[in-house]
Amino acid sequence: MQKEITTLANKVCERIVNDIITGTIAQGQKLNEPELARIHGISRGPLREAMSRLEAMRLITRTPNVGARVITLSYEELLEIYQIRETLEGLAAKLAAHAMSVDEKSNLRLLLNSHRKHILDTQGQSYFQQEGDVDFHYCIIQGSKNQRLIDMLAGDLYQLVRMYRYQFSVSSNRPQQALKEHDQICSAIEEGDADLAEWLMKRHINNARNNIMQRMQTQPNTLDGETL
Amino acid sequence: MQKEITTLANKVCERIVNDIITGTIAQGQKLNEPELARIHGISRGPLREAMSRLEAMRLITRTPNVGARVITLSYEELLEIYQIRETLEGLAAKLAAHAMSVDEKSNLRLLLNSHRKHILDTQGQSYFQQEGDVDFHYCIIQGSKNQRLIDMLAGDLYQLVRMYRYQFSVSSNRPQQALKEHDQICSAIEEGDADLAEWLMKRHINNARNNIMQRMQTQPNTLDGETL
DNA sequence: CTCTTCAATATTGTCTACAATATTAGATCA
DNA sequence: TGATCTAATATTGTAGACAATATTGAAGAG
Repeated sequence: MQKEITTLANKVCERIVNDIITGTIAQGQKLNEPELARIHGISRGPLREAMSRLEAMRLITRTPNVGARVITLSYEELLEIYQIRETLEGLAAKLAAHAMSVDEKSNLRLLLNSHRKHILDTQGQSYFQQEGDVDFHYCIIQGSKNQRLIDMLAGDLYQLVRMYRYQFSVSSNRPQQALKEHDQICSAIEEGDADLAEWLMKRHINNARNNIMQRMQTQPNTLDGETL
Repeated sequence: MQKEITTLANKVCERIVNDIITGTIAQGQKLNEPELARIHGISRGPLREAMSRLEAMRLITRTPNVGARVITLSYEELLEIYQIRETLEGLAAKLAAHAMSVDEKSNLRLLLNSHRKHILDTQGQSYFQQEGDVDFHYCIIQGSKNQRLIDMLAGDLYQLVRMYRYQFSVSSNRPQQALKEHDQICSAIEEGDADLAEWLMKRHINNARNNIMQRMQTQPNTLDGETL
């Protein structure tokens, strides 16, 4: 077992990413470099490198000589993200139908079965369903074997999706339906029906988007955030 | 006219990006921090920030305590990129059909007409056609009005596309055909036919990919690059 | 009382120096 | 001769100090 070799900037970056996603650092908040450096016990050099990555992930925005602020989530941007997810994950599903190995496909099925059991046991308890959803999609993304696609989806975009889930409480209120859709996608992938897998995945994410849009209209308060 | 406010890291980053794309800094080459800093007349601090961005753009890869190397382009990765471009630019075209203003649409048409003239004048001289191609696609991407999509395509992916074009000489040898396809896409956007625009754009990029694949098989030497 | 100006403060950008790690070259031994 | 270990060198990672810019707040003019 080799020791995880990494750098201070890396570790602190991960910690800050987590703080932003979970809301420990609030939306729109100004990031003070000396303060952050002190909190994490490092100097400003590595901290600034970490911030460069946060900027690349679009979790913060930087203005020269002014500073960095955490992004502010908006309804519009959430829709933008879902539009992109729809096409990219559709592609991922299509590729996965051909690229996934037999083992990977059976693992996907096992994952799905464990989700089903969880939902039955917990009567659709939302938190696990959410993480399970992430797992399922993550699995297919990996299965696409397109490294750049994997990086795009799993690297940056999913951090944003997680952030929205944490802070907008966009928990799925349709676990059974989502599970059924996952089931269909899984079957299409198992059968190697790439086009069907793509179509089902696109519809699945589109359904999720519609679900969110509907909830947003009935409970728009969850979208307020801090207006600076 | 306000003066462009920027930082050393920014400027140097742009210069290095250009050097990598044009091949001034070769593929797979090790980037020596003190040397690079000296060349650009800055210290290692800002340089490392610039390198963080290069890493985020995936133009270089970094290993902790070892250093950074310029990426090595490969046939497989080019295909990966074109797969992603196909879906994402298809989406961009679809969105643009609805989101572009009347002015933007007429600008797109003007751009196309100037390209046509250029091709006729120069008998399909390749360099301008390439840049023109970039302009056309760039215009539609902007027209999608999906900021995240714009950043993904125009920000990182197109740098890679440019890099391949510079270093693999994947100049289009079918300017007339490409122009015709652009024409069709433009018409669909003008008419607000989103689905057709998407379909045409996907086919257009797919054609380009097939063209590249074919050339690669007949002239595989252009793909050698340096093998370390 | 409000707006402007300007100095004091705070924050970001940059540089230099030092510490930790990796690479290289040479010496030793089989 | 070839391999392996070790010391010398080079390179990356980190820290702290300084410079440049922005922000803040108080003083003064209208």
